[in-house]
Amino acid sequence: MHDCRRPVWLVHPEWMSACDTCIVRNRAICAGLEHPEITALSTMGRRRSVSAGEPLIWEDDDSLLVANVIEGVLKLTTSTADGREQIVGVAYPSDFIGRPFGQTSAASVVALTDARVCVFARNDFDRFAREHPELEHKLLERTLAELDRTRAWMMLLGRKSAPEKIATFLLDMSERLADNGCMAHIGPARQFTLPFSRQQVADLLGLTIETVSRQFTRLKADGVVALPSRRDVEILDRGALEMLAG
Amino acid sequence: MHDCRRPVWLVHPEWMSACDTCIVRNRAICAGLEHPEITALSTMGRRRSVSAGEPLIWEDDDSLLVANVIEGVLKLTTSTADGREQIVGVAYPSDFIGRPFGQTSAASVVALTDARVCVFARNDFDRFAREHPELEHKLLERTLAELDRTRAWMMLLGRKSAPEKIATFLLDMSERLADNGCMAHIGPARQFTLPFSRQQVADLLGLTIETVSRQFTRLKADGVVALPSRRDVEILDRGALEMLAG
DNA sequence: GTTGTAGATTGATTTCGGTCAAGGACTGTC
DNA sequence: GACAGTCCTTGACCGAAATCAATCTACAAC
Repeated sequence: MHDCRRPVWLVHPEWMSACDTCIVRNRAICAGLEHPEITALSTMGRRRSVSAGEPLIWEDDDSLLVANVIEGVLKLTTSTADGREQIVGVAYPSDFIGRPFGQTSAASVVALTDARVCVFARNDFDRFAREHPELEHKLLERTLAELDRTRAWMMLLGRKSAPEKIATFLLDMSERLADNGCMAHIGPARQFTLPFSRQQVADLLGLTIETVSRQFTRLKADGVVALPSRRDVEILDRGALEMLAG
Repeated sequence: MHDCRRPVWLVHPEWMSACDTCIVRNRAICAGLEHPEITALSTMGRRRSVSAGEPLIWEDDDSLLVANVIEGVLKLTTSTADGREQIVGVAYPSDFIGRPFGQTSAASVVALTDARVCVFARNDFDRFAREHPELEHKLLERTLAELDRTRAWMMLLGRKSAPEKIATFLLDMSERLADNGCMAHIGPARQFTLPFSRQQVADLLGLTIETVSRQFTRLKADGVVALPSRRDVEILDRGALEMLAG
């Protein structure tokens, strides 16, 4: 079931049946595209499943495709020659993936969970976008928002300590993984399931897996969070987390 | 004298006299705007000088203005409550500053050198942009390119060691500060003047001023660079720098 | 049940870069 | 020239996080 809070702006026909009210409403609000145009774009797209751990795009690939996330979570990463990895972005449902108007993609894209995406040939998409200013406008707004998020993350990577990084990460996750019902806007989640392994959290925060583990253990010991299983988090003391986040 | 290699896509009338061939050529290539449209936009803009160290936008300001850099270099920074600072972007001539279509700007903007910018009221700019798809398209391309650069920098902040950070920084500077004649495309600069103090280099790389200083001293001792003055750098062994950059 | 395995935790140790502190080198003013 | 101020460098020391090295846990296959 997709998350209806997110604006649906590039829709695959199959979505139409999923939650009609949602789609129709969001199409009007967010995409600014009339129905025939949506259909035109949708027919160019190919729906694809990506299972957890499977790559969708390789770093330095000729950037031949772009995609829209329908379901699941994917990571964008860059790596050094000697194998160090940094997660530079995370794509959630309705997020856009890939690099239009460019030659190569700077990041690899790998699914963190089983995911479904709607894939477009980059050339087709570029052409379609240039002919539909409303679509480009939406893409611009989203790219600007992503740039803001990325810059906030630079502060975390460059200037925050390990405890601050972990606290910030958990608060961020609790906002982005809030699992609300269709159309409902309620606050950040108190408990959620991480789409990341410990190693991936480390790659996101610029830490090692051991440091991540130790910080989690510490938060648990201090009663700030509960960790019912490897991937599950329950926030017990949000105030404490906010203090720690710096 | 502005740097004519960069595409000039938002031009103030005064530029017209600076390097007519350049402007005309770049206008045609890059902006996709016809002359009357450029004039319309230009009349909305107000030219402003910002001296080194002077702020242009404050973090968390209501984002009331956007701007185009005419001359000089500016830094975009975010800060924590306790005063730690991270430079999250650097704006060079022809770069765009500010956050269209958003409520607040996430970063402060401060001039690193004496600078001249062309300032637009955000509302005016937003309206104008929405009416000129070609302008939005250019803005989208630039924002995507900036996002790529920012993500590459995340790898540096999260995963590189101090020597790697410094080497990467110097190579990056040598590319961006290449001072070529009008229209000429020659390679990266062998010597250049940094627009940053040591503290600012530290804020850019997520290091302390002492570590930056020590790494510079080391590169000098190893004969990789010469440092004729505080702000001047001459690259003696580019290969060594590239090895060190990781 | 046993075994195997990938992921996570924990502990011991090291190291890189931060912190603290002192001194040096430009720059400008008088 | 003396001085003041700012920025930079250098040294001594410390500490947070990385590294190295065992386990431990959850879970799947048999």
